[in-house]
Amino acid sequence: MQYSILDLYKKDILENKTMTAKCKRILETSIDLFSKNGYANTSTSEIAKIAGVAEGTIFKHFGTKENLLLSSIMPFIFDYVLPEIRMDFEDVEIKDIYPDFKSFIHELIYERFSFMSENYKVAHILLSEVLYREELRVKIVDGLKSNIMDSFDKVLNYFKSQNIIKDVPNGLIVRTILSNIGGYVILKYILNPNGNYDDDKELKYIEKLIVNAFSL
Amino acid sequence: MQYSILDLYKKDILENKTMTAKCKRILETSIDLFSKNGYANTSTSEIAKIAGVAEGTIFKHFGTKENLLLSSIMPFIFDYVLPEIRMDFEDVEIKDIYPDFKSFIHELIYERFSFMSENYKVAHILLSEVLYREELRVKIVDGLKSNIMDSFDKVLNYFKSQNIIKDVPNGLIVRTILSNIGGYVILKYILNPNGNYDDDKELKYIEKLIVNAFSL
Amino acid sequence: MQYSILDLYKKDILENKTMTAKCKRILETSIDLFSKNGYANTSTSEIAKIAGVAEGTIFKHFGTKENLLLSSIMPFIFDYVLPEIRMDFEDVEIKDIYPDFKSFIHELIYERFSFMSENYKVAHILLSEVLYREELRVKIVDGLKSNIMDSFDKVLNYFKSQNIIKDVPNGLIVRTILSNIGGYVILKYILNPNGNYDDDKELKYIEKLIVNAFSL
Amino acid sequence: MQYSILDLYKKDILENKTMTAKCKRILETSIDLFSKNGYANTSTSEIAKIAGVAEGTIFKHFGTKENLLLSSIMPFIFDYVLPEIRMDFEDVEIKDIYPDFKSFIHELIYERFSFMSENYKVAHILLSEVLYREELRVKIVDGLKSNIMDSFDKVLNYFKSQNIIKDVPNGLIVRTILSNIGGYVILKYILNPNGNYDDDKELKYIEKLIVNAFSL
DNA sequence: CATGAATGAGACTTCATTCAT
DNA sequence: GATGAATGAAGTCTCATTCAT
Repeated sequence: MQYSILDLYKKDILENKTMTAKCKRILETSIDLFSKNGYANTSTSEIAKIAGVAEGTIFKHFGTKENLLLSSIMPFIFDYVLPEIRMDFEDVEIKDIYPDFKSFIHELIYERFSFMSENYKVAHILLSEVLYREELRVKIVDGLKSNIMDSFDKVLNYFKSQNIIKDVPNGLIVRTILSNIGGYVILKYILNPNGNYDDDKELKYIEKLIVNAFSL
Repeated sequence: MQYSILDLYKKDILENKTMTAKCKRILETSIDLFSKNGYANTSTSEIAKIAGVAEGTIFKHFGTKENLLLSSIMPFIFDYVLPEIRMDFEDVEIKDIYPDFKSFIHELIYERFSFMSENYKVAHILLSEVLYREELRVKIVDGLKSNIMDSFDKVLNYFKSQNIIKDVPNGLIVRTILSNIGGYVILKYILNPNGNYDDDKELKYIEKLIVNAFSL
Repeated sequence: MQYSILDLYKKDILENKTMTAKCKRILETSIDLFSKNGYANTSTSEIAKIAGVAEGTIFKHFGTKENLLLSSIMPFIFDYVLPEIRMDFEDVEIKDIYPDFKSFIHELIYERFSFMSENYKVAHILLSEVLYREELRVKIVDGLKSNIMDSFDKVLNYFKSQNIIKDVPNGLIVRTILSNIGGYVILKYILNPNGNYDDDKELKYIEKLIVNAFSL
Repeated sequence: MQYSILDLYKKDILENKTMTAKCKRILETSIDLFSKNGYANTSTSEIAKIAGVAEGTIFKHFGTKENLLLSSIMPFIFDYVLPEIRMDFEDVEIKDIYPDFKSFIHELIYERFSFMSENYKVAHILLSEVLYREELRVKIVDGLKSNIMDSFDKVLNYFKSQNIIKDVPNGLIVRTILSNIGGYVILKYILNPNGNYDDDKELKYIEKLIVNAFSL
């Protein structure tokens, strides 16, 4: 049986209960190769050979190479870009969870970064593909806007209302956070993967930068 | 006659004096299509058709598709990544040119951004290709390190010696600058090209962020 | 699955048990066309059309056109030029097998000629390609030297020791044999393929020539 | 002006009086490259580059690549294969010129061999092309038959009538001569060009072989 | 005469995809 | 479910040839 993208996603999330070993190997190999050489420079025959399956098996499971790509990055997108974030904060709750702006930024940065670190291969693929795939781009950008910005807005507006942070556009704050984490991740995992990095120190720099920049 | 990469670069810089009209059209079309659809998704026959030349003409001039890519991005690399930056500052000169840290950051940000804006198509291609091309990556990273960091070090160390900025690694400062400009450029030109942007306002935010972050 | 050259050779020898029908047709067609028009003047699309397969099939099996050529001629080379000749003659055995020089030459000429006759197409290809392919030439010449000359030397030296044949260089004897057989084969199969030939009569001439020339 | 094949031939023969320097360089380069790499593997652009002329110049002079090939080998064919041999021997004259069979064979072998040696490059090309070019083959074979065999017949029949040589087909005699010279030339110039050869010794072997074989 | 930019047909090759087993 | 032989469209690249200068 062929998996739909959503099936794939769900199956992955649900501990791959129904995914056969071969199917998993295909997916893992795809992520490896797409991440190392790029989607367009990876042939399905290469994936098959390295995954140790017949070429036909890939298509039995994923239908097309395109769908194999989506199956590789969808779980990441669902988890990272479009997570189901609780959006019904009350101000009082925000205060409990994030006693100050710094604690909010701290959690945000570490959470985002650790997710990226665990999935840097898929992130690599996604970055590459988003550059030329309108559909993907729109999906991501819209997802970010609706899913993430909404809950961000809640929190940031709360801090603004408490005169804790400056009255700058929320988008700018988010962009600044993502730019600096992204910059570090790209440097560490792509541009100079052989360097020595002290994540904690680097993230603290970023944290301080953000807090400094927007705190009142 | 076939152009070497360096010829190409020089010719491009020297206002394409010796480049035939067809050759120029090929290069322009390549940049357009590579930037729009990606190198791997652009066929030489498509380039030929749109440029209004025979496919053979492309190969007469550029030899291989690979070389066409390099010819498209080399001028950008030479100008942006590996410019000949004056490196023989005396402290007194730095003081004259950049009376304070802010003026240094200001010039830097505006200069880098305007260059990016003028060459966002090539930058798009370069970003995409650098993700999977070791050679290109190494060339860029090494170039940045040797050509740019050296002169940056001079200026930043001067500011540090004057107790004008904090004693943080110069690499961090540079990364912060590039991450934030890059984040904005990617948002504006790739992720959300239909949005309205007030460059001046955005760059001022970035400038303030940097100055705030590292000034003592 | 793609065959290595040695696989090809073995498979061919072992009655092509594992070679698919299409694969065999490709090989046969290649030999026909290479032999008729030359390697360089035969396109893979022509081979595909005549063999009744898709062009891709050729490359699935043989990888490159070059390898298709090698696969066409390798079995011949292994059998004709580099056969495993028993080399552990004792003088007494030689006497048994070849009671006189004539019987040796007789067997040699008929055996070589019949092999050539059965494989004149491949021989045609080989002759043509050896003219411009250093690697092939070296392989053949070295193979002839080491595999064939060694066992020839044994026998010829024996005849010399018995004062049966003249004391001329063995290389000269071998060259004379090959030149005269080759001359006849080229005349019959290439230069004047429409003539009427009485192989037996012609070979007897050659046999007598050789025996006459070198017998004491 | 474009040369016809015959013009070319004549011009060459007539000491290239009207052939421009460029034209000569083209022809020399062609022979070099055709002989080294084969006609099909030599591009006109390569010839042009090495000869130091523009590609167009080749076609101005020779029209097509095919004609360039013919212009390269035609003089050789005219001189070697189709020479104007005097055919009006009287028996008494033969006796004067060739007092015995050996002197006839001697002159023949040395004359043919020296011609081959001087023109081994063209001979290489001719051998290669004759393998797949019907027209060329027919021209050569017919030429040999009519021009050469006729005069050979005269001489050989004379020797037969005098009971000097055996009554074997003249074709066999000629083939034997050519095979053995050809075998040596191919060995020396193509198969093992790095070997040391004593032409005189080798030719004497061949001479003795022929004389022995056919003398009564 | 000579040039060399330009051509376009056709070469070799790759690869996602299908399907009989 | 798994296989892998087979496909054919499309890709990159070569090259003999033309023609305006």
